[in-house]
Amino acid sequence: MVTLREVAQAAGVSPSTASAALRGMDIVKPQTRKKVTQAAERLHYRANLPARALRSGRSGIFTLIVPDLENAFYARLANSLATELDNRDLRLIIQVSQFNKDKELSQVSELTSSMCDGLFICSTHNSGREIGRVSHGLPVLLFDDMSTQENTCFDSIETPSREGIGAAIRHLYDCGRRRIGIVGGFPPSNRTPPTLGVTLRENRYKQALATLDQLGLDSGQALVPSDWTTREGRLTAHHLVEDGLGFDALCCMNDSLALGILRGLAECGIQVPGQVAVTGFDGIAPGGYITPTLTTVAVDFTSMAVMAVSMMEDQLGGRGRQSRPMPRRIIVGYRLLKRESTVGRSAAGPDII
Amino acid sequence: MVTLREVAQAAGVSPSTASAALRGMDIVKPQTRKKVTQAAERLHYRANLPARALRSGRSGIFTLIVPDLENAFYARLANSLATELDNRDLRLIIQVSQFNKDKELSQVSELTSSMCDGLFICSTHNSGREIGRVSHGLPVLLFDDMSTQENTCFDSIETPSREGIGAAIRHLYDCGRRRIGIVGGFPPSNRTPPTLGVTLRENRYKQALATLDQLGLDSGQALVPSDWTTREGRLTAHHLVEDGLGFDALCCMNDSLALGILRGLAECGIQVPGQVAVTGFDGIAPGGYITPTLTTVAVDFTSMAVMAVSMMEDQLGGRGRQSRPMPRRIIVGYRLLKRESTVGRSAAGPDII
DNA sequence: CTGAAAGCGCTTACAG
DNA sequence: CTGAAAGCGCTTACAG
Repeated sequence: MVTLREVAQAAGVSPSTASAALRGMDIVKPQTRKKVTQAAERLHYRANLPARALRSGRSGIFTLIVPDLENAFYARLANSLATELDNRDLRLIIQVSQFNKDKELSQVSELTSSMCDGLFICSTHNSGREIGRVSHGLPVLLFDDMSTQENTCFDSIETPSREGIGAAIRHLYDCGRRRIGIVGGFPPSNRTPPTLGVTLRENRYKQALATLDQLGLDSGQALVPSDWTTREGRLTAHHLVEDGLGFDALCCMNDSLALGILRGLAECGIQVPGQVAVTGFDGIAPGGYITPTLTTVAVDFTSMAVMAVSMMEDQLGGRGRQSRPMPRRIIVGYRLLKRESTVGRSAAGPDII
Repeated sequence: MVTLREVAQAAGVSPSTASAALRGMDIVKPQTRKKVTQAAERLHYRANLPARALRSGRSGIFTLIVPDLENAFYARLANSLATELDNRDLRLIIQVSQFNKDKELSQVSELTSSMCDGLFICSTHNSGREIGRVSHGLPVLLFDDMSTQENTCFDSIETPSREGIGAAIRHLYDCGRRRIGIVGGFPPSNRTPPTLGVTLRENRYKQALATLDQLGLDSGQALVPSDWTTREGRLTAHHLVEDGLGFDALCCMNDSLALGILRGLAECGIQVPGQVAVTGFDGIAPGGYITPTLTTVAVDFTSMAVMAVSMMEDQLGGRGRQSRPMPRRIIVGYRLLKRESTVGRSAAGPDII
């Protein structure tokens, strides 16, 4: 293994200078830097990261905690985040919390700040406050913070729940639908314990009801309880059909759920969008190739990742300066993808992932 | 931050002893160990990982390189691997190579052995040999090694291409199909550069042809070139239909491709399995909830991850002992999931992820 | 079984 | 702008 000392020797400078040169500090004379970088290249020098991390307190490694990588939403987010960090020469450790509240907390509390410079987390059951209790001052960025919005204590990036759900429902209205069910609203079904905490579910649901009200539609009978999973969505569809399916549209609170609804409706022989139109939320890949393709609120994952990394770097830069700046909440953009599950085959153009 | 020195002081022992006690070395007297662990707990001690890694040469962090986490196959594998490592208190950095040969190599060569104890890689374009040239002695485990099988130079874990494809085709035969197309066989289509290297595609294709021959079916006209992606699968289906669809079954070389085939056939109004039966390979989640559900060779991802970690630990343990043990190749198990795309609604029971 | 000493490879003040 | 010295927090021989 080649060490910095050897590079310095080969370049005829001290280790301190070599170190500064390789890190691109601008106090180093251009000519000196060149000597050093050439020596480093010639010797195939690679910095020893643990040594650097020990001395500097920065490892260049971040952690993302997600409940399940097999879930396309989290996989897409992880993909974008890993790629964005990679662009900046940073690395991402991914941990899977399996929708388990205690596991989330223990994973957070076992992150030593020395190995990991910051935490990105999609918490399913813990508020920012609860996470803050075990994060020991580590920089944290939340995706869809489960706190009530008034007292969030970390920076967060949120999916456009309000705008997106509103757009989906107005689209259903424009398609002529008047009996719109809100699938996966709050409170949850009592079939299984919900995989997600209250806040996000409540947020989207409230907005859905408000939009129905604005449009002069009945919101009193709109709630269709369901957990936000494909498995539950399928069961929910069966229950709906058994109960007579009093809806001509189903606005699902996320895509996983919507995919299960579509499957369940197909099993029951219900035509989509003929008898019922269906919308989702997230914009995960399968919605683009199942039949019928799924109309959905597609979240801008790329800018989600870009903003996340940039907010994290702000936290790192400003650490210890003042007391603590106000936590920021940023809402990402979206596009309403109008596909077959609302407008049918003829109107929806070819559209695939 | 609490250091080992403080724990040692609180427990009334030396740092060396405290270190040994906390790492569970059995040379430490039980009574001493107890004093130390209690002190560590009381002070909320967390070992500084970079310091440990610097001294010991082990970080407890591994890296997985996959081409795309949004692809359900790689997401599923990453999920299993991260979870299995987590069980052993190890961590996983995930890097995304975007199906790019050069990016794969540069990511490998930039792994400093000091920060990462070993590499798991799903290489799409590089053989084990090519990876070996830039891995600088780092332990490596390949998933579906792209080398020709004779001269692999790392341990590898392989999907059950031969057995699985054989089972899928025999199943199609049992369903009465006699004109079976092999979709995604080698050589590739010339529409786009293939996302995957030759070896895996060739492996599965050869086995498909061999099975057709065994069954006395025509293998000469069986090849349907297509890249192994959903997008390409859809286009391939359109081409097939335009050309008159001379098949009553399509055996797809992986699920992503099969999902695209199903979508394309649906767009063309072709009944599955009525006019054509379709099979996939991998067992990713969407195949369980699309309509029709996809008959597929479901790989045992969990044991894939368990074996991967255990083989990696063998490499770590045996490093530097003898010259180099023979690289091992292990083939994981599978189950043939018989679903609607071959047996239709009536025969396939309810089956969802 | 335990402790004192050395040192892993860097970066960080600080002196010049 | 550069270099000599110190030290980040551990673990590893080694002596007892």
